[in-house]
Amino acid sequence: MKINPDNKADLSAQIAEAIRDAIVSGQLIVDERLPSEAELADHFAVSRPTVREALKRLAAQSLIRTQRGAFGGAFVNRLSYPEAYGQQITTSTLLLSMNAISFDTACEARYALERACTPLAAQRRTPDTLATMRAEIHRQAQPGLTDEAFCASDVAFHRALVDSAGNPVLSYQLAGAVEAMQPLMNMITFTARSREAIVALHTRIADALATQDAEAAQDALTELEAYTLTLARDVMAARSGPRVTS
Amino acid sequence: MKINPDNKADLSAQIAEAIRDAIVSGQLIVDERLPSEAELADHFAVSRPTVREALKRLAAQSLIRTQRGAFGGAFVNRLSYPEAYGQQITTSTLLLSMNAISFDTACEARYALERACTPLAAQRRTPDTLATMRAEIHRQAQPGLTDEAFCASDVAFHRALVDSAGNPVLSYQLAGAVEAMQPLMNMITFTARSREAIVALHTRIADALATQDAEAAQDALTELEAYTLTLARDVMAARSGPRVTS
DNA sequence: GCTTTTAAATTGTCAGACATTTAAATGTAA
DNA sequence: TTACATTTAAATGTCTGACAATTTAAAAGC
Repeated sequence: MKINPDNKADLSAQIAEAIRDAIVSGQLIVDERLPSEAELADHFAVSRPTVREALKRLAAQSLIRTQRGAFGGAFVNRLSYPEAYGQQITTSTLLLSMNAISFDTACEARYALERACTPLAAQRRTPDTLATMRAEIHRQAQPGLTDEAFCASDVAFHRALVDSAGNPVLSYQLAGAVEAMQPLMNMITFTARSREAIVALHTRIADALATQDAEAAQDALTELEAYTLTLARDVMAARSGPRVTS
Repeated sequence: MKINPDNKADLSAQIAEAIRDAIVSGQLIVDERLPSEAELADHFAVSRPTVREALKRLAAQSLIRTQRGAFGGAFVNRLSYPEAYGQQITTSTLLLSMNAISFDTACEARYALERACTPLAAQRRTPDTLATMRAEIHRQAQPGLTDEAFCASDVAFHRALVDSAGNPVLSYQLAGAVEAMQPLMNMITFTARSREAIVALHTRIADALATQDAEAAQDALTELEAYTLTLARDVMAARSGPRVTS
Protein backbone atom coordinates (compact mmCIF):
# COMPACT_ATOMS: atom_id res chain seq x y z
CA MET A 1 0.00 0.00 0.00
CA LYS A 2 1.92 3.01 -1.25
CA ILE A 3 1.30 6.43 -2.68
CA ASN A 4 3.20 8.22 -5.40
CA PRO A 5 5.13 11.22 -4.01
CA ASP A 6 5.08 13.01 -7.40
CA ASN A 7 1.31 12.94 -7.62
CA LYS A 8 -0.07 16.39 -6.99
CA ALA A 9 -3.63 15.28 -6.30
CA ASP A 10 -5.03 15.48 -2.80
CA LEU A 11 -3.17 13.23 -0.41
CA SER A 12 -6.40 12.06 1.16
CA ALA A 13 -7.70 11.02 -2.25
CA GLN A 14 -4.50 9.14 -3.02
CA ILE A 15 -4.55 7.36 0.31
CA ALA A 16 -8.21 6.46 -0.09
CA GLU A 17 -7.41 5.03 -3.50
CA ALA A 18 -4.50 3.00 -2.17
CA ILE A 19 -6.66 1.47 0.54
CA ARG A 20 -9.54 0.92 -1.87
CA ASP A 21 -7.21 -0.93 -4.22
CA ALA A 22 -6.04 -3.08 -1.34
CA ILE A 23 -9.63 -3.98 -0.54
CA VAL A 24 -10.73 -4.61 -4.12
CA SER A 25 -7.64 -6.69 -4.86
CA GLY A 26 -8.20 -8.81 -1.79
CA GLN A 27 -5.12 -7.73 0.16
CA LEU A 28 -7.55 -6.61 2.84
CA ILE A 29 -10.37 -9.04 3.43
CA VAL A 30 -13.83 -8.53 4.83
CA ASP A 31 -13.94 -7.70 8.54
CA GLU A 32 -10.18 -7.25 8.65
CA ARG A 33 -9.05 -4.37 10.79
CA LEU A 34 -7.08 -1.59 9.17
CA PRO A 35 -4.14 -0.09 11.03
CA SER A 36 -5.11 2.67 13.43
CA GLU A 37 -5.26 6.24 12.15
CA ALA A 38 -1.96 7.02 13.84
CA GLU A 39 -0.28 4.01 12.25
CA LEU A 40 -1.68 4.87 8.83
CA ALA A 41 -0.46 8.44 9.25
CA ASP A 42 3.01 7.07 10.00
CA HIS A 43 2.87 4.63 7.11
CA PHE A 44 1.89 7.24 4.51
CA ALA A 45 3.95 9.96 6.19
CA VAL A 46 1.01 12.33 6.55
CA SER A 47 -0.92 13.78 9.44
CA ARG A 48 -3.85 12.17 11.15
CA PRO A 49 -6.48 14.56 9.76
CA THR A 50 -5.37 13.67 6.25
CA VAL A 51 -5.74 9.98 7.01
CA ARG A 52 -9.13 10.65 8.51
CA GLU A 53 -10.31 12.42 5.38
CA ALA A 54 -9.23 9.40 3.38
CA LEU A 55 -11.11 7.05 5.70
CA LYS A 56 -14.26 9.17 5.52
CA ARG A 57 -14.13 8.90 1.74
CA LEU A 58 -14.07 5.13 2.04
CA ALA A 59 -16.81 5.15 4.65
CA ALA A 60 -19.02 7.18 2.29
CA GLN A 61 -18.77 4.31 -0.17
CA SER A 62 -19.54 1.73 2.51
CA LEU A 63 -16.11 0.20 1.99
CA ILE A 64 -15.21 0.47 5.65
CA ARG A 65 -16.98 0.94 8.94
CA THR A 66 -15.43 2.44 12.06
CA GLN A 67 -15.78 1.60 15.69
CA ARG A 68 -14.67 3.73 18.58
CA GLY A 69 -12.93 2.64 21.72
CA ALA A 70 -10.16 0.22 22.56
CA PHE A 71 -9.80 -2.52 19.96
CA GLY A 72 -11.96 -0.37 17.73
CA GLY A 73 -10.76 1.05 14.45
CA ALA A 74 -11.66 0.84 10.80
CA PHE A 75 -12.80 -2.50 9.43
CA VAL A 76 -13.34 -3.64 5.89
CA ASN A 77 -17.08 -3.70 5.44
CA ARG A 78 -19.00 -6.43 3.70
CA LEU A 79 -21.10 -4.54 1.20
CA SER A 80 -24.61 -5.73 1.96
CA TYR A 81 -27.47 -5.76 -0.52
CA PRO A 82 -29.36 -2.96 1.27
CA GLU A 83 -26.27 -0.75 1.20
CA ALA A 84 -25.69 -1.54 -2.45
CA TYR A 85 -29.37 -0.83 -3.21
CA GLY A 86 -29.07 2.50 -1.47
CA GLN A 87 -26.02 3.60 -3.40
CA GLN A 88 -27.53 2.39 -6.64
CA ILE A 89 -30.68 4.40 -6.03
CA THR A 90 -28.89 7.62 -5.01
CA THR A 91 -26.60 7.46 -8.02
CA SER A 92 -29.40 6.69 -10.46
CA THR A 93 -31.66 9.39 -9.04
CA LEU A 94 -28.94 12.01 -9.28
CA LEU A 95 -27.96 10.95 -12.76
CA LEU A 96 -31.53 11.34 -13.93
CA SER A 97 -32.21 14.61 -12.15
CA MET A 98 -28.98 16.31 -13.18
CA ASN A 99 -28.65 15.41 -16.83
CA ALA A 100 -31.84 16.54 -18.47
CA ILE A 101 -32.71 13.02 -19.49
CA SER A 102 -36.00 12.79 -21.29
CA PHE A 103 -38.86 10.98 -19.68
CA ASP A 104 -39.00 8.78 -22.75
CA THR A 105 -35.42 7.61 -22.40
CA ALA A 106 -35.74 6.81 -18.71
CA CYS A 107 -39.06 5.11 -19.25
CA GLU A 108 -37.74 3.03 -22.11
CA ALA A 109 -34.79 1.83 -20.05
CA ARG A 110 -36.94 0.98 -17.10
CA TYR A 111 -39.48 -1.07 -18.98
CA ALA A 112 -36.87 -2.81 -21.09
CA LEU A 113 -35.19 -3.96 -17.88
CA GLU A 114 -38.44 -5.00 -16.29
CA ARG A 115 -39.39 -7.06 -19.30
CA ALA A 116 -36.08 -8.82 -18.87
CA CYS A 117 -37.33 -10.07 -15.51
CA THR A 118 -40.67 -11.45 -16.62
CA PRO A 119 -39.52 -14.85 -17.91
CA LEU A 120 -37.79 -15.56 -14.61
CA ALA A 121 -40.56 -13.96 -12.60
CA ALA A 122 -43.24 -16.08 -14.30
CA GLN A 123 -41.21 -19.16 -13.55
CA ARG A 124 -40.33 -18.43 -9.94
CA ARG A 125 -42.94 -16.06 -8.52
CA THR A 126 -43.89 -17.06 -5.00
CA PRO A 127 -47.19 -16.70 -3.13
CA ASP A 128 -45.39 -14.02 -1.17
CA THR A 129 -44.43 -11.76 -4.08
CA LEU A 130 -47.82 -12.31 -5.70
CA ALA A 131 -49.53 -11.28 -2.48
CA THR A 132 -47.43 -8.11 -2.32
CA MET A 133 -48.41 -7.24 -5.86
CA ARG A 134 -52.10 -7.85 -5.14
CA ALA A 135 -51.92 -5.75 -2.00
CA GLU A 136 -50.37 -2.83 -3.86
CA ILE A 137 -52.96 -3.11 -6.61
CA HIS A 138 -55.65 -2.98 -3.97
CA ARG A 139 -54.11 0.12 -2.45
CA GLN A 140 -53.88 1.79 -5.85
CA ALA A 141 -57.61 1.28 -6.35
CA GLN A 142 -58.43 3.17 -3.17
CA PRO A 143 -60.11 6.51 -3.97
CA GLY A 144 -58.59 8.90 -1.42
CA LEU A 145 -54.98 8.22 -2.37
CA THR A 146 -52.69 11.17 -3.06
CA ASP A 147 -50.62 11.18 -6.22
CA GLU A 148 -47.45 10.69 -4.17
CA ALA A 149 -48.87 7.67 -2.37
CA PHE A 150 -50.06 6.24 -5.66
CA CYS A 151 -46.55 6.60 -7.07
CA ALA A 152 -44.97 5.02 -4.02
CA SER A 153 -47.33 2.08 -4.33
CA ASP A 154 -46.50 1.86 -8.01
CA VAL A 155 -42.83 1.59 -7.14
CA ALA A 156 -43.58 -1.08 -4.55
CA PHE A 157 -45.55 -3.05 -7.11
CA HIS A 158 -42.73 -2.98 -9.61
CA ARG A 159 -40.20 -3.87 -6.94
CA ALA A 160 -42.26 -6.93 -6.12
CA LEU A 161 -42.38 -7.80 -9.81
CA VAL A 162 -38.60 -7.59 -10.02
CA ASP A 163 -38.11 -9.54 -6.81
CA SER A 164 -40.32 -12.28 -8.20
CA ALA A 165 -37.46 -13.24 -10.48
CA GLY A 166 -35.72 -14.58 -7.40
CA ASN A 167 -32.35 -13.27 -8.45
CA PRO A 168 -30.84 -10.85 -5.91
CA VAL A 169 -28.32 -9.51 -8.39
CA LEU A 170 -31.10 -8.68 -10.79
CA SER A 171 -33.09 -7.04 -7.98
CA TYR A 172 -30.08 -4.96 -7.09
CA GLN A 173 -29.47 -3.85 -10.65
CA LEU A 174 -33.09 -2.87 -11.16
CA ALA A 175 -33.52 -1.05 -7.88
CA GLY A 176 -31.95 2.01 -9.45
CA ALA A 177 -33.99 1.82 -12.62
CA VAL A 178 -37.29 1.53 -10.79
CA GLU A 179 -36.76 3.84 -7.84
CA ALA A 180 -35.00 6.57 -9.76
CA MET A 181 -38.10 6.95 -11.91
CA GLN A 182 -40.24 7.95 -8.96
CA PRO A 183 -39.39 11.67 -8.99
CA LEU A 184 -40.24 11.75 -12.69
CA MET A 185 -43.46 9.82 -12.12
CA ASN A 186 -44.41 12.19 -9.33
CA MET A 187 -44.76 14.95 -11.87
CA ILE A 188 -47.68 13.14 -13.42
CA THR A 189 -51.18 13.85 -12.18
CA PHE A 190 -53.10 10.61 -11.95
CA THR A 191 -56.75 11.15 -12.71
CA ALA A 192 -59.33 8.62 -11.63
CA ARG A 193 -59.49 7.33 -15.20
CA SER A 194 -55.75 6.90 -15.59
CA ARG A 195 -55.52 5.16 -12.23
CA GLU A 196 -58.19 2.77 -13.34
CA ALA A 197 -56.27 1.98 -16.50
CA ILE A 198 -53.03 1.43 -14.61
CA VAL A 199 -54.68 -0.78 -12.02
CA ALA A 200 -56.18 -2.86 -14.83
CA LEU A 201 -52.75 -3.32 -16.40
CA HIS A 202 -51.16 -4.15 -13.05
CA THR A 203 -53.87 -6.75 -12.53
CA ARG A 204 -53.13 -8.23 -15.94
CA ILE A 205 -49.44 -8.47 -15.02
CA ALA A 206 -50.16 -10.12 -11.68
CA ASP A 207 -52.60 -12.54 -13.30
CA ALA A 208 -50.08 -13.41 -15.99
CA LEU A 209 -47.40 -14.14 -13.42
CA ALA A 210 -49.85 -16.19 -11.36
CA THR A 211 -50.56 -18.38 -14.38
CA GLN A 212 -46.86 -18.29 -15.29
CA ASP A 213 -47.58 -16.73 -18.64
CA ALA A 214 -44.44 -14.71 -19.30
CA GLU A 215 -45.55 -13.49 -22.68
CA ALA A 216 -48.81 -12.05 -21.40
CA ALA A 217 -46.89 -10.27 -18.65
CA GLN A 218 -44.51 -8.78 -21.19
CA ASP A 219 -47.36 -7.60 -23.36
CA ALA A 220 -49.05 -5.93 -20.40
CA LEU A 221 -45.76 -4.27 -19.46
CA THR A 222 -45.37 -2.97 -22.98
CA GLU A 223 -48.87 -1.52 -22.88
CA LEU A 224 -48.14 0.01 -19.51
CA GLU A 225 -45.04 1.64 -20.94
CA ALA A 226 -47.01 3.09 -23.83
CA TYR A 227 -49.72 4.33 -21.51
CA THR A 228 -47.22 5.91 -19.11
CA LEU A 229 -45.67 7.74 -22.03
CA THR A 230 -49.00 9.21 -23.14
CA LEU A 231 -49.70 10.38 -19.57
CA ALA A 232 -46.30 12.06 -19.44
CA ARG A 233 -46.87 13.71 -22.80
CA ASP A 234 -50.21 15.08 -21.56
CA VAL A 235 -48.42 16.65 -18.63
CA MET A 236 -45.83 18.23 -20.90
CA ALA A 237 -48.50 19.50 -23.26
CA ALA A 238 -50.55 20.95 -20.41
CA ARG A 239 -47.46 22.61 -19.08
CA SER A 240 -46.14 24.19 -22.26
CA GLY A 241 -49.52 24.77 -23.93
CA PRO A 242 -51.24 27.33 -21.69
CA ARG A 243 -48.00 29.21 -21.23
CA VAL A 244 -48.18 30.37 -24.82
CA THR A 245 -51.59 31.97 -24.37
CA SER A 246 -50.90 33.61 -21.03
CA MET B 1 -29.76 23.06 6.25
CA LYS B 2 -29.66 21.98 9.87
CA ILE B 3 -28.44 19.14 12.01
CA ASN B 4 -30.08 17.57 15.02
CA PRO B 5 -28.12 18.32 18.22
CA ASP B 6 -29.46 15.18 19.96
CA ASN B 7 -28.15 12.88 17.28
CA LYS B 8 -25.14 11.03 18.58
CA ALA B 9 -23.83 9.89 15.19
CA ASP B 10 -20.68 11.44 13.78
CA LEU B 11 -21.06 15.13 13.15
CA SER B 12 -19.32 14.83 9.81
CA ALA B 13 -21.83 12.19 8.73
CA GLN B 14 -24.75 14.34 9.81
CA ILE B 15 -23.40 17.39 8.02
CA ALA B 16 -22.74 15.38 4.89
CA GLU B 17 -26.30 14.13 5.00
CA ALA B 18 -27.71 17.62 5.46
CA ILE B 19 -25.81 18.90 2.45
CA ARG B 20 -26.68 15.81 0.42
CA ASP B 21 -30.36 16.36 1.16
CA ALA B 22 -30.03 19.96 0.07
CA ILE B 23 -28.55 18.82 -3.22
CA VAL B 24 -31.01 16.02 -3.88
CA SER B 25 -33.99 18.20 -3.01
CA GLY B 26 -32.80 20.91 -5.34
CA GLN B 27 -32.03 23.56 -2.72
CA LEU B 28 -28.51 23.51 -4.09
CA ILE B 29 -28.37 23.36 -7.85
CA VAL B 30 -25.69 22.09 -10.18
CA ASP B 31 -22.54 24.21 -10.29
CA GLU B 32 -23.70 26.27 -7.34
CA ARG B 33 -20.96 27.11 -4.91
CA LEU B 34 -21.30 25.93 -1.35
CA PRO B 35 -20.31 28.27 1.47
CA SER B 36 -16.60 28.13 2.29
CA GLU B 37 -15.39 25.61 4.83
CA ALA B 38 -15.03 28.34 7.43
CA GLU B 39 -18.59 29.53 6.82
CA LEU B 40 -19.97 26.00 6.98
CA ALA B 41 -18.07 25.45 10.21
CA ASP B 42 -19.72 28.57 11.63
CA HIS B 43 -23.13 27.58 10.32
CA PHE B 44 -23.08 24.09 11.83
CA ALA B 45 -21.12 25.23 14.89
CA VAL B 46 -18.33 22.72 14.37
CA SER B 47 -14.66 22.95 13.55
CA ARG B 48 -13.19 23.14 10.08
CA PRO B 49 -11.73 19.60 10.10
CA THR B 50 -15.19 18.23 10.82
CA VAL B 51 -16.64 20.16 7.90
CA ARG B 52 -13.82 18.92 5.72
CA GLU B 53 -14.55 15.30 6.61
CA ALA B 54 -18.16 15.88 5.61
CA LEU B 55 -17.12 17.42 2.31
CA LYS B 56 -14.77 14.54 1.56
CA ARG B 57 -17.65 12.13 2.06
CA LEU B 58 -19.66 14.03 -0.53
CA ALA B 59 -16.67 14.23 -2.87
CA ALA B 60 -16.30 10.45 -2.65
CA GLN B 61 -19.81 10.15 -4.07
CA SER B 62 -19.08 12.69 -6.80
CA LEU B 63 -21.73 14.98 -5.35
CA ILE B 64 -19.34 17.89 -5.11
CA ARG B 65 -16.02 18.90 -6.58
CA THR B 66 -13.56 21.28 -4.98
CA GLN B 67 -11.33 23.92 -6.43
CA ARG B 68 -8.46 25.57 -4.68
CA GLY B 69 -7.52 29.19 -4.71
CA ALA B 70 -9.41 32.45 -4.61
CA PHE B 71 -13.00 32.11 -5.79
CA GLY B 72 -12.52 28.38 -5.40
CA GLY B 73 -14.52 26.24 -3.02
CA ALA B 74 -16.88 23.32 -3.19
CA PHE B 75 -19.35 23.20 -6.06
CA VAL B 76 -22.31 20.96 -6.64
CA ASN B 77 -21.13 18.51 -9.25
CA ARG B 78 -23.17 17.44 -12.24
CA LEU B 79 -22.98 13.67 -12.05
CA SER B 80 -21.68 12.72 -15.46
CA TYR B 81 -22.27 9.38 -17.14
CA PRO B 82 -18.63 8.29 -16.83
CA GLU B 83 -18.67 9.03 -13.10
CA ALA B 84 -21.95 7.20 -12.69
CA TYR B 85 -20.56 4.25 -14.69
CA GLY B 86 -17.53 4.16 -12.43
CA GLN B 87 -19.53 4.08 -9.23
CA GLN B 88 -21.90 1.53 -10.67
CA ILE B 89 -19.03 -0.74 -11.59
CA THR B 90 -17.19 -0.44 -8.28
CA THR B 91 -20.34 -1.12 -6.29
CA SER B 92 -21.36 -4.07 -8.43
CA THR B 93 -17.90 -5.58 -8.38
CA LEU B 94 -17.66 -5.32 -4.61
CA LEU B 95 -21.16 -6.69 -4.12
CA LEU B 96 -20.31 -9.73 -6.22
CA SER B 97 -16.89 -10.33 -4.69
CA MET B 98 -17.98 -9.94 -1.08
CA ASN B 99 -21.21 -11.86 -0.95
CA ALA B 100 -20.42 -15.32 -2.21
CA ILE B 101 -22.80 -14.95 -5.11
CA SER B 102 -22.85 -17.99 -7.34
CA PHE B 103 -21.58 -17.71 -10.86
CA ASP B 104 -24.98 -18.94 -12.03
CA THR B 105 -26.86 -16.13 -10.36
CA ALA B 106 -24.56 -13.42 -11.66
CA CYS B 107 -24.57 -14.94 -15.12
CA GLU B 108 -28.33 -15.23 -15.20
CA ALA B 109 -28.75 -11.59 -14.22
CA ARG B 110 -26.26 -10.41 -16.77
CA TYR B 111 -27.74 -12.25 -19.72
CA ALA B 112 -31.30 -11.42 -18.74
CA LEU B 113 -30.37 -7.76 -18.81
CA GLU B 114 -28.50 -8.04 -22.07
CA ARG B 115 -31.44 -9.77 -23.72
CA ALA B 116 -33.48 -6.76 -22.65
CA CYS B 117 -31.30 -4.64 -24.90
CA THR B 118 -31.51 -6.70 -28.07
CA PRO B 119 -34.85 -5.41 -29.40
CA LEU B 120 -33.63 -1.83 -29.14
CA ALA B 121 -30.15 -2.75 -30.31
CA ALA B 122 -31.47 -4.51 -33.41
CA GLN B 123 -33.54 -1.46 -34.21
CA ARG B 124 -30.91 1.21 -33.60
CA ARG B 125 -27.49 -0.39 -34.05
CA THR B 126 -25.16 1.96 -35.92
CA PRO B 127 -22.30 1.19 -38.30
CA ASP B 128 -20.10 2.39 -35.46
CA THR B 129 -21.25 -0.08 -32.80
CA LEU B 130 -21.35 -2.90 -35.35
CA ALA B 131 -17.76 -2.10 -36.31
CA THR B 132 -16.70 -2.20 -32.68
CA MET B 133 -18.29 -5.60 -32.24
CA ARG B 134 -16.63 -6.94 -35.39
CA ALA B 135 -13.28 -5.59 -34.26
CA GLU B 136 -13.56 -7.29 -30.89
CA ILE B 137 -14.63 -10.56 -32.51
CA HIS B 138 -11.57 -10.32 -34.74
CA ARG B 139 -9.33 -9.78 -31.73
CA GLN B 140 -10.89 -12.72 -29.92
CA ALA B 141 -10.02 -14.97 -32.85
CA GLN B 142 -6.33 -14.09 -32.60
CA PRO B 143 -4.30 -17.10 -31.39
CA GLY B 144 -1.75 -15.53 -29.03
CA LEU B 145 -4.29 -13.83 -26.78
CA THR B 146 -4.03 -14.29 -23.01
CA ASP B 147 -7.11 -15.29 -21.06
CA GLU B 148 -7.24 -11.84 -19.47
CA ALA B 149 -7.09 -10.08 -22.82
CA PHE B 150 -9.77 -12.39 -24.15
CA CYS B 151 -12.01 -11.53 -21.20
CA ALA B 152 -11.38 -7.82 -21.64
CA SER B 153 -12.32 -8.06 -25.29
CA ASP B 154 -15.40 -10.03 -24.30
CA VAL B 155 -16.45 -7.20 -22.00
CA ALA B 156 -15.82 -4.66 -24.77
CA PHE B 157 -17.96 -6.69 -27.13
CA HIS B 158 -20.85 -6.82 -24.71
CA ARG B 159 -20.51 -3.13 -23.94
CA ALA B 160 -20.83 -2.39 -27.63
CA LEU B 161 -23.91 -4.61 -27.76
CA VAL B 162 -25.48 -2.69 -24.91
CA ASP B 163 -24.51 0.68 -26.37
CA SER B 164 -26.17 -0.34 -29.62
CA ALA B 165 -29.51 0.16 -27.92
CA GLY B 166 -28.80 3.88 -28.05
CA ASN B 167 -30.18 4.51 -24.59
CA PRO B 168 -27.60 6.04 -22.24
CA VAL B 169 -29.63 5.17 -19.15
CA LEU B 170 -29.71 1.55 -20.21
CA SER B 171 -25.98 1.63 -20.91
CA TYR B 172 -25.36 3.04 -17.46
CA GLN B 173 -27.52 0.43 -15.77
CA LEU B 174 -25.84 -2.42 -17.58
CA ALA B 175 -22.29 -1.21 -17.11
CA GLY B 176 -22.27 -2.74 -13.66
CA ALA B 177 -23.81 -6.01 -14.75
CA VAL B 178 -21.33 -6.51 -17.57
CA GLU B 179 -18.12 -5.20 -16.03
CA ALA B 180 -18.64 -6.73 -12.62
CA MET B 181 -18.69 -10.15 -14.25
CA GLN B 182 -15.14 -9.78 -15.52
CA PRO B 183 -13.39 -10.98 -12.35
CA LEU B 184 -15.62 -14.06 -12.37
CA MET B 185 -15.00 -14.63 -16.07
CA ASN B 186 -11.28 -14.30 -15.51
CA MET B 187 -11.36 -17.50 -13.49
CA ILE B 188 -12.30 -19.43 -16.60
CA THR B 189 -9.59 -20.91 -18.77
CA PHE B 190 -10.50 -20.40 -22.38
CA THR B 191 -9.23 -23.25 -24.50
CA ALA B 192 -8.84 -22.87 -28.24
CA ARG B 193 -12.05 -24.83 -28.71
CA SER B 194 -14.13 -22.78 -26.30
CA ARG B 195 -12.84 -19.56 -27.81
CA GLU B 196 -13.89 -20.79 -31.19
CA ALA B 197 -17.39 -21.51 -29.92
CA ILE B 198 -17.67 -18.10 -28.27
CA VAL B 199 -16.41 -16.29 -31.36
CA ALA B 200 -19.00 -18.16 -33.43
CA LEU B 201 -21.78 -17.06 -31.09
CA HIS B 202 -20.52 -13.49 -31.02
CA THR B 203 -20.53 -13.52 -34.80
CA ARG B 204 -24.09 -14.78 -34.80
CA ILE B 205 -25.09 -11.94 -32.50
CA ALA B 206 -23.37 -9.32 -34.62
CA ASP B 207 -24.91 -10.74 -37.78
CA ALA B 208 -28.35 -10.78 -36.20
CA LEU B 209 -28.05 -7.14 -35.18
CA ALA B 210 -26.74 -6.23 -38.63
CA THR B 211 -29.86 -7.72 -40.20
CA GLN B 212 -31.97 -6.28 -37.38
CA ASP B 213 -33.16 -9.70 -36.33
CA ALA B 214 -33.75 -9.25 -32.60
CA GLU B 215 -35.00 -12.77 -32.06
CA ALA B 216 -31.92 -14.38 -33.55
CA ALA B 217 -29.76 -12.18 -31.37
CA GLN B 218 -31.67 -13.22 -28.28
CA ASP B 219 -31.36 -16.88 -29.19
CA ALA B 220 -27.62 -16.55 -29.65
CA LEU B 221 -27.34 -14.76 -26.31
CA THR B 222 -29.27 -17.53 -24.62
CA GLU B 223 -26.94 -20.11 -26.13
CA LEU B 224 -23.96 -18.05 -25.04
CA GLU B 225 -25.31 -17.97 -21.52
CA ALA B 226 -25.73 -21.74 -21.48
CA TYR B 227 -22.26 -22.24 -22.90
CA THR B 228 -20.68 -19.86 -20.40
CA LEU B 229 -22.34 -21.80 -17.60
CA THR B 230 -20.93 -25.12 -18.81
CA LEU B 231 -17.45 -23.60 -19.01
CA ALA B 232 -17.76 -22.31 -15.45
CA ARG B 233 -18.97 -25.70 -14.25
CA ASP B 234 -15.95 -27.34 -15.86
CA VAL B 235 -13.69 -25.00 -13.92
CA MET B 236 -15.46 -25.80 -10.68
CA ALA B 237 -15.31 -29.51 -11.36
CA ALA B 238 -11.61 -29.37 -12.26
CA ARG B 239 -10.95 -27.46 -9.09
CA SER B 240 -12.82 -29.64 -6.63
CA GLY B 241 -12.33 -32.95 -8.46
CA PRO B 242 -8.58 -33.57 -8.35
CA ARG B 243 -8.30 -32.31 -4.82
CA VAL B 244 -10.10 -35.45 -3.61
CA THR B 245 -7.52 -37.79 -5.13
CA SER B 246 -4.44 -35.88 -4.05
C1' DG C 1 -16.03 -16.67 41.39
C1' DC C 2 -18.35 -12.49 40.57
C1' DT C 3 -18.66 -7.50 40.39
C1' DT C 4 -16.62 -3.11 40.20
C1' DT C 5 -13.00 -0.14 39.07
C1' DT C 6 -9.21 1.26 36.46
C1' DA C 7 -6.34 1.79 32.58
C1' DA C 8 -5.29 1.85 27.88
C1' DA C 9 -6.29 2.25 23.12
C1' DT C 10 -8.81 4.30 19.60
C1' DT C 11 -11.83 7.30 17.20
C1' DG C 12 -14.21 11.97 17.36
C1' DT C 13 -13.61 16.86 17.78
C1' DC C 14 -11.43 21.23 18.39
C1' DA C 15 -8.16 25.30 17.82
C1' DG C 16 -4.75 27.56 15.48
C1' DA C 17 -1.23 27.84 12.27
C1' DC C 18 1.14 27.66 7.85
C1' DA C 19 1.56 26.14 2.82
C1' DT C 20 -0.27 26.19 -1.68
C1' DT C 21 -3.07 27.49 -5.30
C1' DT C 22 -5.83 30.51 -8.02
C1' DA C 23 -7.79 34.49 -10.08
C1' DA C 24 -8.79 39.15 -9.67
C1' DA C 25 -6.77 43.63 -8.99
C1' DT C 26 -3.02 46.52 -9.58
C1' DG C 27 0.97 48.40 -11.52
C1' DT C 28 4.23 49.08 -15.39
C1' DA C 29 6.15 49.54 -19.81
C1' DA C 30 5.80 49.42 -24.90
C1' DT D 1 -4.42 51.84 -25.01
C1' DT D 2 -2.83 47.40 -24.62
C1' DA D 3 -0.08 43.67 -23.09
C1' DC D 4 2.44 41.74 -19.58
C1' DA D 5 4.26 41.26 -14.90
C1' DT D 6 3.38 41.74 -9.94
C1' DT D 7 0.78 41.90 -5.93
C1' DT D 8 -2.88 40.55 -3.09
C1' DA D 9 -6.66 38.22 -1.11
C1' DA D 10 -9.42 34.22 -0.58
C1' DA D 11 -9.91 29.65 -0.44
C1' DT D 12 -8.54 24.80 0.05
C1' DG D 13 -4.76 21.52 1.62
C1' DT D 14 -1.93 20.06 5.40
C1' DC D 15 0.23 19.87 9.96
C1' DT D 16 0.67 19.92 15.09
C1' DG D 17 -1.02 19.19 19.42
C1' DA D 18 -4.49 18.70 22.46
C1' DC D 19 -8.67 16.99 24.73
C1' DA D 20 -13.23 14.40 24.82
C1' DA D 21 -15.85 10.26 24.37
C1' DT D 22 -16.14 5.48 23.95
C1' DT D 23 -15.10 0.82 24.46
C1' DT D 24 -12.77 -3.24 26.00
C1' DA D 25 -9.41 -5.80 28.65
C1' DA D 26 -7.21 -6.23 32.72
C1' DA D 27 -6.79 -5.28 37.58
C1' DA D 28 -8.74 -4.75 41.98
C1' DG D 29 -11.98 -5.59 45.43
C1' DC D 30 -15.52 -8.31 47.60
